[in-house]
Amino acid sequence: MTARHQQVADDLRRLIASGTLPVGERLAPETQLAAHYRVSTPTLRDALELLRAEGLIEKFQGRGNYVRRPPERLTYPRADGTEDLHVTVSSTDLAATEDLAARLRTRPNDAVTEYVCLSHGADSPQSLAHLYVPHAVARIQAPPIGASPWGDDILTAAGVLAAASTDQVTARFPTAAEAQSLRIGARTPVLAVERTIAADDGQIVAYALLVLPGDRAEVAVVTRIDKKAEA
Amino acid sequence: MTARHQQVADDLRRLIASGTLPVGERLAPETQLAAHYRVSTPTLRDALELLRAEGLIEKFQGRGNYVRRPPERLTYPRADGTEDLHVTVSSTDLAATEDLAARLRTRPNDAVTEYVCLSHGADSPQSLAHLYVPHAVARIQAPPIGASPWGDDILTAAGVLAAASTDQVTARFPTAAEAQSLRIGARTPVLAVERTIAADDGQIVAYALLVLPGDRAEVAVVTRIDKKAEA
DNA sequence: CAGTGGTCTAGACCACGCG
DNA sequence: GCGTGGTCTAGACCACTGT
Repeated sequence: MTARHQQVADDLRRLIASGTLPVGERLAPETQLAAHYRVSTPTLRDALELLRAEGLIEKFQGRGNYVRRPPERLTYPRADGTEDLHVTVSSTDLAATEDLAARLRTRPNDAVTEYVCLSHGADSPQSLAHLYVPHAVARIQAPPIGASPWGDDILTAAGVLAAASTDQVTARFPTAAEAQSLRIGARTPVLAVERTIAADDGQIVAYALLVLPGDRAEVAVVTRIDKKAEA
Repeated sequence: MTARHQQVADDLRRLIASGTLPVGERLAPETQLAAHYRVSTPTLRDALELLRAEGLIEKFQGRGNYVRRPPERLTYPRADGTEDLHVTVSSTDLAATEDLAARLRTRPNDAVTEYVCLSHGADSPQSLAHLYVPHAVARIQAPPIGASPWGDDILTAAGVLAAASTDQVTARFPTAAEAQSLRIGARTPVLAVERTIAADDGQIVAYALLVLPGDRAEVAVVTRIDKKAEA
């Protein structure tokens, strides 16, 4: 009663775990795999889709499926310096959409700078961050290089005083643009982190949308519990 | 160049947003929808899959697809009392597997109590939590009722002193068992939170695995930033 | 029972990557 | 050019739901 594509995925997973299919190895073409498992191509693709979401394989259009190296999981926040990430930052000025204005607590059409940070790990993109700062708060055009994947240092460079940030984390599918930037499939779940950054007085100074591929990133949160007796 | 199933999803999304398809309304059968949009049934299912991952529709085997009420997003942590959740807790004793023992920093086969907390919202399951407490730390058989969806109060009831917890949040697909418990599709992304709970002395006192449906839950994290100048 | 979604088949055509 | 994955078609069969 287990679904057909699950059985196929289980078998391939076993082959990868046992080392029969070593890291970096190219899998047989999908048509051959389908023939081998006696399933149709859509069914085989469903199986590969699962493995991809687990970060076990990687697909390349026109080249084939490859066994991924055990994913170097990126953790957010706290890169801790151990990370070897190459971060590309670009900035644009734009007028706030209704949606964006609501999040920044400004008015639509107010001028805002958008920073797009794309971080690359050893061989694949690791995170995509969109940071929005109203001109009324700060305005720097040339973003620093060698920066944090989350755009933190952009704020520091701009002299923005951040006192608290609120993160809302959800799981969803990437948009077409996100999938392309991160080089993931449209069906690989992503962690979406919506971060609102406030100043001391509660004023919202920036809004950020971070998208992390579910197969190679995780969010780490440490909470210290104060002794408090609650009923 | 937009994919066919994307176009269909866009149109349906528009119909829902505009109120043409009101909340609670049943959609036309998939075969009819497929005929209407001139697509095959698998393609139409891909479209519905997207809407389901967004929490816009709900599927029921043998009944049809229904427009969901604007999802009452569950936030973790901090239920804040506003939530009206019905929580079912069950407990079992078991011997730690190798994997579980590693997380609890105990040895395999050590006795552990497993608590399974399933919380229900207005009309659908909202969260699934597995909490593991070694017998060496505490042992209560009858869990309290009307409890927190995360099992927090089980720890309090057991007299466990928790000082800090570390959460690792990832996005992935549910296992078959998780999908069934939460009444979601196998292709609806979930937030998986792995929580390690430590005592004052750093000893690990419990391990929890929380699974939240991506279409109706989110993780909220508030960080206060201390003034610290880092290069 | 009839109607519905869940899953699968066995192809087809296109776009991309590489030689 | 050729081989690859990306997407889609037009069905089929089964399991589940409600009457």
